[in-house]
Amino acid sequence: MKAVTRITFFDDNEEKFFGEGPCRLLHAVETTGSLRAAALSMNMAYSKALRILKNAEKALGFPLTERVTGGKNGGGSSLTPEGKEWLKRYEDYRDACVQANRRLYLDFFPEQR
Amino acid sequence: MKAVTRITFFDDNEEKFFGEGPCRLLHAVETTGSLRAAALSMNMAYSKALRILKNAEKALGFPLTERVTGGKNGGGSSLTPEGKEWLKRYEDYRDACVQANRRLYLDFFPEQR
DNA sequence: TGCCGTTGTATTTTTAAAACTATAACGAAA
DNA sequence: TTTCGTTATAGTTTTAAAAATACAACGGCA
Repeated sequence: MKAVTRITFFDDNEEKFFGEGPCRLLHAVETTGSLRAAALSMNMAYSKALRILKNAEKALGFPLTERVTGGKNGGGSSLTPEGKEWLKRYEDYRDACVQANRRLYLDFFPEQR
Repeated sequence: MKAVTRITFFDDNEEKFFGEGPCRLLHAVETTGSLRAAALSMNMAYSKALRILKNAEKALGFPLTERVTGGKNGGGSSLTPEGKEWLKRYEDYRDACVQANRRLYLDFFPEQR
């Protein structure tokens, strides 16, 4: 038995716009340089990946990725500086929460090892 | 914008067995005295409510509810002492996590009011 | 100009979860 | 022994999310 903490960000319309899925997607974009390749690498439909990004960027008010279409290799996607910053902040906060909750778990459920 | 913390309990097979849904269901059983009425009150199918309870009870290894069938008023359901104890512990832990994460939020996102 | 692999958009199809339906079993009490 | 409203189970239907598909647009480059 174990307790799992999930952190989700909601916009002002109570719609969720960021969590583990978008986080992993951004990392995949960072390593592949392409939104399509990123989606493929996590077995996600491209249309879903694009929707996730548009949704998050709209809620945040700034672009997480720069997506260029056409050109040398057909184009590609990369993280904007604000995107990298947001991603780091999200992960730092999430990690802090997970760690804090793990400590609390030991307090409330001491018998579970 | 706001960050929401969700706590979910998983069994040894990585299957989730307890969270906010089951928690609310137990409260509804407590107040209605019937699993059917509890499910109705939260617009949940009875079959789903029963599945949730069976699933959780199997993972925990003890009954959360005593469900009696037949009898004076057709029967009914109530929380077992262990059920009440588990419910309280879950809620105390969840509340502690939420509170801790709210504090952390102020640290990591100070500009968001 | 034609080619390439991407982004972007729209639509259809698939899938899994949820909801619904029907029915049996139960047991106290009248 | 009949009635009642519940628990319990199985099967069907509905629904919404996810996935898949198709195709246009883009813009360096040979």
